[in-house]
Amino acid sequence: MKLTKTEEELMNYLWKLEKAFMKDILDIYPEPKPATTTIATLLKRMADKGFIAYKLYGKSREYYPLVKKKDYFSKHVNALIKNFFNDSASQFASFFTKETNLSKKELEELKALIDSEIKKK
Amino acid sequence: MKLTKTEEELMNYLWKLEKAFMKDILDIYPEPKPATTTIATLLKRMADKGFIAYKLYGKSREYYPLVKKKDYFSKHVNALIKNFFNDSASQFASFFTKETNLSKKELEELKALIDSEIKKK
DNA sequence: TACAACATTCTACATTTGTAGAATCAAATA
DNA sequence: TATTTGATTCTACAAATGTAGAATGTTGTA
Repeated sequence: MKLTKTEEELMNYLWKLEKAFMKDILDIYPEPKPATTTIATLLKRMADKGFIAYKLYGKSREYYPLVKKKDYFSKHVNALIKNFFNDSASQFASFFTKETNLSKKELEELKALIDSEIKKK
Repeated sequence: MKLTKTEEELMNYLWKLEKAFMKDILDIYPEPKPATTTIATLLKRMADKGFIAYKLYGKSREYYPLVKKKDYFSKHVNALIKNFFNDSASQFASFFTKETNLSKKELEELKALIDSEIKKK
């Protein structure tokens, strides 16, 4: 299952906050903030989909993510790759390197990173 | 503007075919093929959004993409990066290298590629 | 304790998306 | 030319999405 755009946005805040009460969520939203009920609806839908849960402290809820950003995201990217690059990650990687505008420094860093990944294999 | 999932799928076929009559599109869809009218609806919506157009040959239309896959895709990835990696492409790159399972060979290739990109800078 | 501030649930509704039937029009063919 | 085949438009509709008011319950506070 997947989150919708707005749900994703909210999810991102939860990942950032790690755990949050309604108040914290409202705080972190930029102006113009959505109505509390809107957020509540989203939270409920996300809970139904199994992406978040909450702990009860007395009567107030502290919401938290059930999926790790990494995991959610890699599934995401994989779908993207499958969709656009005939399931070839390397094709995607090459595209990515050419098309995103990484600075020389960033490219050097990436190269070093890849090197260390290669050594692990 | 953005394409929806099904529109994206169709768009991919158009990119692959470069140009196509309704028949070609129907042919390339795997079983179970959608109804012709379904495809027609999608084509119209995509044309409205400005992603495709068509040439008339007598009375029949040959559809073709107005946006390049590269362009569409890089906008896409950039949105993704903005969304999940606080707008840092390098953060994304590092994530990507670690999380997608490229083989040693693919990593080597990628490294070479990056090297050539570095030289261009 | 009475009121104000908050949070949650219910209900609602406009838009967008996925899907396709019916009607129509054009083209190929018997 | 009459019929079959194919494409396009119109219309429709269910499900998903974005958004939030009204009602209700809870809690902190004057």
